Amino acid sequence: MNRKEIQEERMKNYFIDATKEIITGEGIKALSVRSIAEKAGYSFATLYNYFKDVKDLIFYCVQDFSQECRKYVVSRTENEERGIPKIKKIVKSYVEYMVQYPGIFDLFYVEKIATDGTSLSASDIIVKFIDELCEEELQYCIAQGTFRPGEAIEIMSNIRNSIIGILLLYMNRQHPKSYYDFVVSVNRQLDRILD
Amino acid sequence: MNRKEIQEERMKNYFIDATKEIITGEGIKALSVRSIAEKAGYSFATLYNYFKDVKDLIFYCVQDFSQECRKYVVSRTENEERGIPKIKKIVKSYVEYMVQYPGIFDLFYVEKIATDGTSLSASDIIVKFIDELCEEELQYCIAQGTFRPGEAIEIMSNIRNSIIGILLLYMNRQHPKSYYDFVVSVNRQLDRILD
DNA sequence: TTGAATAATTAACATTGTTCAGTATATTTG
DNA sequence: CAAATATACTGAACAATGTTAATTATTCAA
Repeated sequence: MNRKEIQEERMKNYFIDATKEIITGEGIKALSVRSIAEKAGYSFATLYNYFKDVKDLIFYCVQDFSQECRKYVVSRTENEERGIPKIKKIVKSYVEYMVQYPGIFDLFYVEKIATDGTSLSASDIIVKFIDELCEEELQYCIAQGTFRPGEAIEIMSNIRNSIIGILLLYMNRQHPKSYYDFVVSVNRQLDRILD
Repeated sequence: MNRKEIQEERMKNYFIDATKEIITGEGIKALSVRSIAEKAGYSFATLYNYFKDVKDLIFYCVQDFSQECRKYVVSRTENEERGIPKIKKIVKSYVEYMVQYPGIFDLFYVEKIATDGTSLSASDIIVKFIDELCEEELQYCIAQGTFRPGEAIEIMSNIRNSIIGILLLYMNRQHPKSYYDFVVSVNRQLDRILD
């Protein structure tokens, strides 16, 4: 029973790790049941013994990726001056991470996901992700009197929506054309919203 | 020569119209080379005599849809009080249209498009679309002294990014859960940005 | 009417996700 | 330890996708 669970967990992780490798490496367009299985060292049919379908598998990766992204953001921001500067830095780090791994951005926001039980929680994780990254610092701002509580919610909504929108246009529609212009644009938006 | 062009144009339109019908009707997931051809009354292979590939065909629809959306927005806003109220109403009408036809939203922002010559102009049309809808009214605001010119650009960027972001989360991630909450959220964002 | 050009279609291919029947492996039981 | 059973794994097969090539049907000029 316990042994079985350990083994099953291990097997799942083989497939999950393979999927993550492909997403971060070749990108989501290179992802297929067969490419995953090959990288994991099993037949594509074996995959279906551990996952309901490929979407089920893929959204195990969402949790892993959000953890990794969180770590990245924390490591990049822990020494930042608290308050608004830190919120800005958190968002910028988050954007950096997403630009670095477009496959993860696709997975989080672009890819269609089934609306059954499991994937609904995946949606929840995704939707609240940026908010959670900023949560602590936003509370700090409220405590400092920088924002009123109600105001903070609206500000966070504005940041979340704007950043997802600007990322979508950059990743999917090549706008702005250059990464430099994109970064400038992100900075301006953050300044406008937060200052 | 001239006759040929007319006929070719007609044939293209049969396929374009079929594609548009499917997108607005059954949605983008029902779209396939075969379903388009069937609705157009031809073989799927015939399609390739008139379009380079299916993406080429699909992005003929982008222009048509943006025109239709523009008409919708204009008809819904022509009697609105000028200035900020009209900008708000334009954006809300635009959002209404996109929610009504999720396939068009997908086409505009979500679907990956090839980055060759033709589709680059499609990207341009898409990216500037909301901005163009508001352009006239934004100029009016500047003329009235409501905004400074530089400020207007930033405001428009914020509106564009936020609206695309909030639409993406609603359409692809069911957030907020209900349409009512979604509308409330849109209104709040617009109030925050414009007031 | 016949010959050449053009248009349209059928057949086929390579991928995709998924299922199922069967085989190999592991575990339990006598 | 050997046999029976349960589990894990696999390849073949299916349906649907976009795309191409070869073939058939049609049109139009000489």
